[in-house]
Amino acid sequence: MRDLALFFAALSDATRLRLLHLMKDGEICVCFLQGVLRSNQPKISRHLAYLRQAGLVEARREGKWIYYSLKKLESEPQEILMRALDHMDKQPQVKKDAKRLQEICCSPTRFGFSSPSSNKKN
Amino acid sequence: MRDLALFFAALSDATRLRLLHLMKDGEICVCFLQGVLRSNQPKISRHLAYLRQAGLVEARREGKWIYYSLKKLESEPQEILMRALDHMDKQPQVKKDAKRLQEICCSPTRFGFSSPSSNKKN
DNA sequence: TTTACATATTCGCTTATCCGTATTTGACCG
DNA sequence: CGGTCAAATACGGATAAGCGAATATGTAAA
Repeated sequence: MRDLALFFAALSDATRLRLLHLMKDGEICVCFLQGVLRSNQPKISRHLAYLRQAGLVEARREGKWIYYSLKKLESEPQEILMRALDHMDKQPQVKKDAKRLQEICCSPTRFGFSSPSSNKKN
Repeated sequence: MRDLALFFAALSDATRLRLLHLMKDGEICVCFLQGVLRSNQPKISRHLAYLRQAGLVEARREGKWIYYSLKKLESEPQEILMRALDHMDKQPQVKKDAKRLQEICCSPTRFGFSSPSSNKKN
């Protein structure tokens, strides 16, 4: 029960929801998350740490960059998270985020790039 | 987005989750909620007020008693809530709550009683 | 080995959350 | 009316969440 409450607590912040949504289609590096959310670096980092400790995401280092991705959860929390992320697709802020991500471009698994900074604006 | 975050915030507390679960099968009066949760009255009342303001439940007065019930939500939040409540069925605390509720007995819509106190132990 | 860059962590602050105790409101009953 | 019961609210305190600014860590490249 406490577990479930903590799970929902992790989802109870707009910044964290946006971060999770940005990981929906695969891993993504922190600098892109920063680029999309346009807020200061420690803030993003702290929220990522929160999500990591809550067990919702995992991090992988590759050189200087660190990639975050959604972690596989138990079936119910997983379903809930996916529904929430799908639901978010409708929201204007999330659409803007997606657009902005495309402008900035993204992760190695998606595009075969290993350096984010080598790839501003395609 | 903020909306969704607030929705999850409402679900991020064990007491509130237990209260919601107790409303799963229909409306239930506050005094039973107190009886089941075995915690002080203002605490329950405050969490119910929280849930009401968050739009998750509604209250109906009948004489001295007040009955709370789940409110119909938009489809996604509704689905998420139902999944969460179903998931809770597995948890020991929730099983205890259900058992305790049966001992104490319940709401007028379920049993045709209008007075909770007239009906301790069937 | 110095420098630069990506990310994390610390610090001090403000604000929100949750709690228990005490008090209040509102409805009924004598 | 006065009393009583159900429920809500006010109050004060403790704890936690979230923030921006500053600093630390860790990796790579010069």
